[in-house]
Amino acid sequence: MPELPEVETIARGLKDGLIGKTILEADVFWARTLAIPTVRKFKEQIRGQKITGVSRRAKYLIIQLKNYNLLVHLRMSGDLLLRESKINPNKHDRLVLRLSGKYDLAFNDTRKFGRVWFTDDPQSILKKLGPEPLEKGFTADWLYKNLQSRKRQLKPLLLDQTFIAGLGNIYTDESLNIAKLHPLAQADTVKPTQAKALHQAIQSVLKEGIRRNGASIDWVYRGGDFQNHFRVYDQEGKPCPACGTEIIKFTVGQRGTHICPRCQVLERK
DNA sequence: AGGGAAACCCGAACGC
DNA sequence: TGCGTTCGGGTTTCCC
Repeated sequence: MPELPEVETIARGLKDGLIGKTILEADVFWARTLAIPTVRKFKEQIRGQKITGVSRRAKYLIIQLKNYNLLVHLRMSGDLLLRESKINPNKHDRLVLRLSGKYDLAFNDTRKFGRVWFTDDPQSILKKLGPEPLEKGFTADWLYKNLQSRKRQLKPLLLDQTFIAGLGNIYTDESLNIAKLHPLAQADTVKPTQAKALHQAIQSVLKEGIRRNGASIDWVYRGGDFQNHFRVYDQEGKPCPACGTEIIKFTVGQRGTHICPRCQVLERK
């Protein structure tokens, strides 16, 4: 794993470093990072904008400007770095915002999967998202009712950000294992007690992920520790922590899927 | 509406 | 050693 460079990550105070600063200039090194019509217009419009707030919705980071919003999705390998101003970009820098003061905000993204939206109407992008799994609206009762109305396979549904916003592949596999549910179970066959277990599992897995600063898989997401505590994800052939049965891996909706075949049984109707 | 597949990416890991 | 292939993550788009 690479050593932590001279950066501030989100968790280490990006917010404090951004609010109140003015964007002097935007350097675009990979235009497809930006979900905007033209780079020229973007640079023109963002110049002189003051950063008024930093927040989050689902997997989007929201950098509020005076008249616009920047929505940042890091996807797989993206990173936001606040670092001392310098002339030359780092390897894999896709967008660098030159700020007032002595820092730049760099969007660095090895795999070019991440995206940045620049818009005066963030709701046009955010309104379709499902509830935050750690907030009030997401209850066991809500989950049961909404599973009841769907016929989809459980795992693809949980990964659907318009259903619940925030679960990715790792967290979904871990949650289903804790709740002892099969990823291919049809959503409307989940019973109230199972929905309650799933609700509990989702919240505990996400909280643990946050507590451990996320998972560092491959060489990305530096600093996380959750990868050392997976129950099933990437544990093919290893014993299930609950019953010792070997974890198996297969594909669901084009995604690598890991289960304990003993704890997570697909009930056929 | 649901499901499958392809596309977007590239560094690491693997096979030969 | 080198070279080719496969993999995987999140999301959108397209097609059945």
